[in-house]
Amino acid sequence: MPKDGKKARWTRAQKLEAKRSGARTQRDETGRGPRRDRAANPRSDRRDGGRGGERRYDDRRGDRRYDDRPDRGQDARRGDRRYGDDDRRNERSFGERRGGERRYDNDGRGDRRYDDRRGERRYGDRGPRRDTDDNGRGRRDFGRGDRRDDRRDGFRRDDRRDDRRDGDDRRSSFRDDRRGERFDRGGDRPARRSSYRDDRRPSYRDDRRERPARRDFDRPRRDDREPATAVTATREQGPVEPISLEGNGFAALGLPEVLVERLARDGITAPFPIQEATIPDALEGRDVLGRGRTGSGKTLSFGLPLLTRLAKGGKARSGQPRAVVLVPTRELAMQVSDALQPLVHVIGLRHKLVAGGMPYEPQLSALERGVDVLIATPGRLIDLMERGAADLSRVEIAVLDEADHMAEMGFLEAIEQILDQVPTDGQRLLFSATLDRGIDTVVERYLTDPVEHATDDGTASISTMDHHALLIEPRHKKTVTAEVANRSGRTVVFVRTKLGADRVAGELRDQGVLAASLHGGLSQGQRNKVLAAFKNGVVPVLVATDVAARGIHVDDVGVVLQVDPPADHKDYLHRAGRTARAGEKGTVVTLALPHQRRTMQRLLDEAGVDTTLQNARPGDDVIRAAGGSRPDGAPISEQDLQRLISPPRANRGGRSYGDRGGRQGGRGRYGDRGRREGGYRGGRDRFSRGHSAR
DNA sequence: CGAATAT
Repeated sequence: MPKDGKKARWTRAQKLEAKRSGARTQRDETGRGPRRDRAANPRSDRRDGGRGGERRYDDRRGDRRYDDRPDRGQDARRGDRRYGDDDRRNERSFGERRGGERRYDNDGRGDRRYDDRRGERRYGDRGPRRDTDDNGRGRRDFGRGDRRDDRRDGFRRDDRRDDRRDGDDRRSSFRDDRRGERFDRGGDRPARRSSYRDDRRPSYRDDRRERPARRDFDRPRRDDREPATAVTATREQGPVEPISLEGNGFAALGLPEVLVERLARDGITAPFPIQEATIPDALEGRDVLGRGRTGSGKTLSFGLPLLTRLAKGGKARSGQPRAVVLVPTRELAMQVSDALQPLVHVIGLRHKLVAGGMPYEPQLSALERGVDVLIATPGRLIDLMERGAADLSRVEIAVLDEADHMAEMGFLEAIEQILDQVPTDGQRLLFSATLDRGIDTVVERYLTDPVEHATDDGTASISTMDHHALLIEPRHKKTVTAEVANRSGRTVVFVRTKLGADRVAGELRDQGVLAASLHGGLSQGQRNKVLAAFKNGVVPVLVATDVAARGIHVDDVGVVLQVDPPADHKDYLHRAGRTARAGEKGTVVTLALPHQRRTMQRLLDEAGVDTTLQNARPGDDVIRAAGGSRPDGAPISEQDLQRLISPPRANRGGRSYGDRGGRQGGRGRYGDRGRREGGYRGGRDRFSRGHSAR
C-alpha cells in the first residue's frame, strides 16, 4: 500500500506482532492500550460511582474484548481506573491541547507513529497521504490512459467533499487542496461569519464564485455530489421572500425562528410525529430515547434541539466540542452533517464531520479552531481523542444515532470508550427505528431519567410497502436477482458479505444490468463515487452490504431486494426502510433458499410483516409485479462501470478538471442499460430540496 | 457469523 511510507499504517510486521501478542502483551506495548484506561475525565468516574449497573458490566466486559488486554482488562475502567486516571491525566494535560509531542504514547508503536506524523502533518504535507488515503485501493481497477484522471478526480473529490461538508461548503478542487491549509482556514472564516446571513443573501458564496475560473466547472459537479449538494443548492437559490411562520408546526414546538425559517425555506413546515414527540423534551434538556420509523425524520429530531440548546450559550473551545453525534457509518455521518449544515450555519455554530477514510488535516484543524458539534464515526473519533486532538470533557450533548446498533457487540466498546469521556451531567439523545431492550446497558450506564418516545410501532413503517418473500431454487438465484433488479427506477440490493456484494454486482452487470457495489471494503473515494452515482441516477442498482442498511437516504428507491436474508428482524426493517421513505410507497423483495425457509418466515413474523413465503422462479408474476423483467442488455464490464461513475459528469455541461484530456465517460453508451423502460432519469432536481433529513 | 468503525 503506501509506497511512500508516509501514511501512518501498520507495517505487516507490526500487524503480525500485534496479532500475535494481542492477548498477552502489555497494553503499553501495543500502543493502543492507553486509551482504554485513559479515562482522563474525572467526571466519568462519577458516573461509575453513581450507577449501580457497573458490576454487571465488569462481568460482561470480561467476555468482550477486554480480555485482549488482561493486564488491566476489566479493572481498568473501574476502580483501577482511578489510578490510571491520575498519571494519565497529567500526561494528557501536558500534550493534549497544544498538539505538542505526545507524552504517554511514546511507548506504543501505533501512537508513536502518530506522534511523528503529527508533527509533520500539522504543518503541511498533505498530498501524499491523501493520495493513499482516499484512493489507494480503488485505483488498481482503473485502466491506463484515463486512469490517472480517474484517480485524481477521486481524491480530489474526496477532499472537496470533506472540506465542503464541514461547514463551509468550499468547493475546492484538488488544486485548492494543494494550496493547503491556507485555503482551508480561509474557507472557514466565512462559514463562521455567515451564520445569520447566508439565507438572506448568497453572501460569501459570491466571493467564492468570483474566484477565477473555478465556477463553471464547479457547477455541474455539485449536482452529483448528493446531500451537501442538496443543501447548498438550496441556499444558492437565494434571494428570498420572507417566510410566514404562521401555523408552522416547528415554531409551535418552541424552536428558534431562524431554524424554523430555514426549514420552511426547504418546505419543511410540518413536523413528523417523532419530531413532535421528542423535540420538546429534548429542548428541556432531558435525556431522550426516540423511536420513529425509518425515514421519519430522526435527524431533525435530535438535530434541532441540539442546535437550539447549544446556541443558547457557550462557545466552543479549541479541541473541545460541545456536542457529539455518533453514527455507525461514514455515509450516514456525511448525511447527518449535510442535513444539519444549513441549520448549524444559520444559528451561528460550527460543526465538523469526523470519520475515517478522509484526510486528517481538515478534521484536526477544525477541532483546533473549535467546533460546537462533532458528527463522528466512533473509530476516527477515538483516534482523534488519542491524538489529543479531541477532548470530550466539555461535551454538553451526546447523541447516538442508530443507537441500538451502536449498542451491539462490535460497536459497544468504542461507544463506551467515547461516552466515558463525556461529562455525566450532559444530555443524551438516543435514536433509532428499532430501539429495543438491547440498549438497556447503555441507557443504564449513561442516561439519567430518560423519556422514551416511540411514535410508530416498529411495524408501522412497513405498511406502506409491499413485501414479497420468494422461495427460490439455488440455481435460479442469479436470474431472479437480475429480473427483479432490471426495472426502471432505483433498486437497492442487499447481500450479506462484501465479497457477495462485488459478486452479485458483477453478475448483474454480466446480465446487462447496470449495478455497482457498495461496502466497507472499498476505499472511501470509491464509496463516495458509487453512492453519488446511485443517487444521481447514473447507476440505478446498488448492491450493498449492511453498510447501507441504516439511515442512508436516497430518494425514490422503488425496490429493496434482499438477495441474502437479513440477519435479524431489525435488519429487515432497516433494509426495507431504504424504500418507502417519508410516506412514499415501495416494494421489498426477499429471496430465500429452501434451507432458509423457516428462518425466513420467523424473520417476517418478528418484523411484523404479514407475508408468507411463496415459491417463485424466473419470469414469475411476482417479479413483474415488482416492476422487474428479464434483462436483455449486453454485459457491462467493470471498466465500463468505472468510467460511468468515475470522474466524468462531463456531459452535464462543462468539463471538470479530471476530464481534461481524459476520457469522456458519460452515460451515452451504457446509460440506458439495465432498465427496460429506458429513460430512467437521475432526477437530480429532487436532491436540491434538502429532504435528506426527513 | 459478518459487517461496521481505524491506521
